[in-house]
Amino acid sequence: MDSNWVDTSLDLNLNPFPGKPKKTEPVEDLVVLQGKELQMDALMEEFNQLRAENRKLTEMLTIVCENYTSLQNQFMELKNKNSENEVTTSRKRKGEAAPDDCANMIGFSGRSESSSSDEESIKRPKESSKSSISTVCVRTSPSDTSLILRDGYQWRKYGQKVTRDNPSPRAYFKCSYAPSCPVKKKVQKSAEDPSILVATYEGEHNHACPSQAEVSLSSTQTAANPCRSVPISAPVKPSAPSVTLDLLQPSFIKDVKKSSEEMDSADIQKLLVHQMAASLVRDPNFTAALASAISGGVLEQSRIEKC
DNA sequence: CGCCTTTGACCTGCGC
DNA sequence: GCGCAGGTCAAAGGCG
Repeated sequence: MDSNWVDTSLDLNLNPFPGKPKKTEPVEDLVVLQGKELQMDALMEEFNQLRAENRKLTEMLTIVCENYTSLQNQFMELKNKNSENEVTTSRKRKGEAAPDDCANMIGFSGRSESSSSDEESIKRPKESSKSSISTVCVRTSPSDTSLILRDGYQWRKYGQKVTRDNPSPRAYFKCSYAPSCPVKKKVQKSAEDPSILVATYEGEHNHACPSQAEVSLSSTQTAANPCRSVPISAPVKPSAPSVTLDLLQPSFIKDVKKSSEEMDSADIQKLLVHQMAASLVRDPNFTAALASAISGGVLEQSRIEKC
């Protein structure tokens, strides 16, 4: 990612009036000249302040980048460990009760056929032979009965069923963004904690992920907080050059999972802000947009003062 | 009009 | 073969 960084530091040492030659002022205009010198001093002071601000921002960006890199490294280590464990656990599954329950956690098990708390995927050989099955647990309001989980894709509900081991119904969704997309999703509330939605994804999307904005506009689903749900790792990234909060990042999911286990709500909020900032900073489009916005503002201000 | 949700009926796999 | 339970289909109706 390092190669994609846009240098966001602005050269605020620039001369705001570059092509303007200094005229020799007549002696009778001395008062006017002094006034202009005062104006120049004020401008220089303002530029110095902006430069200091810019330096602070650059330092903050550096810290954010370092944090992101370390988080990513931690995730990769964890992922490697998990993949080793899954090889051993998936062999001894048949006939066992589901060992894991998502009731007390938020997280996911990606690309694994040993999905936790999903016994039907174990029962049926047809399903277990599918390319990828992953499970996501999302904390929602217990009063929310919509069973709708916003994860950046468009889904069409094609069925709902009450299962034996869970009083809350299970909803069946198909990806409706692309007609040929084979991905299916099952969403059901946890039997032990109704505030947790358990979503099981089957298959992989064969299309780009529609942007969150598109989804929130086009979907007729309930208007919910876009951060309410935590999606699984998406196989296909959006290709449009828009600035998006990349909440699909593995490190984000990992931290949200961790946060629900050991942090209070204030810490979770801090973490969310941190992760969002890191996602924005990682996006070259955002940094470029930020740089142009700041420089545009400076030029605009100097133009106003010129007039 | 198109897309969505709802919901009862039907299909399919598994255990006995 | 039968019953059960999960999964899917498709008609009906709602909504923008």
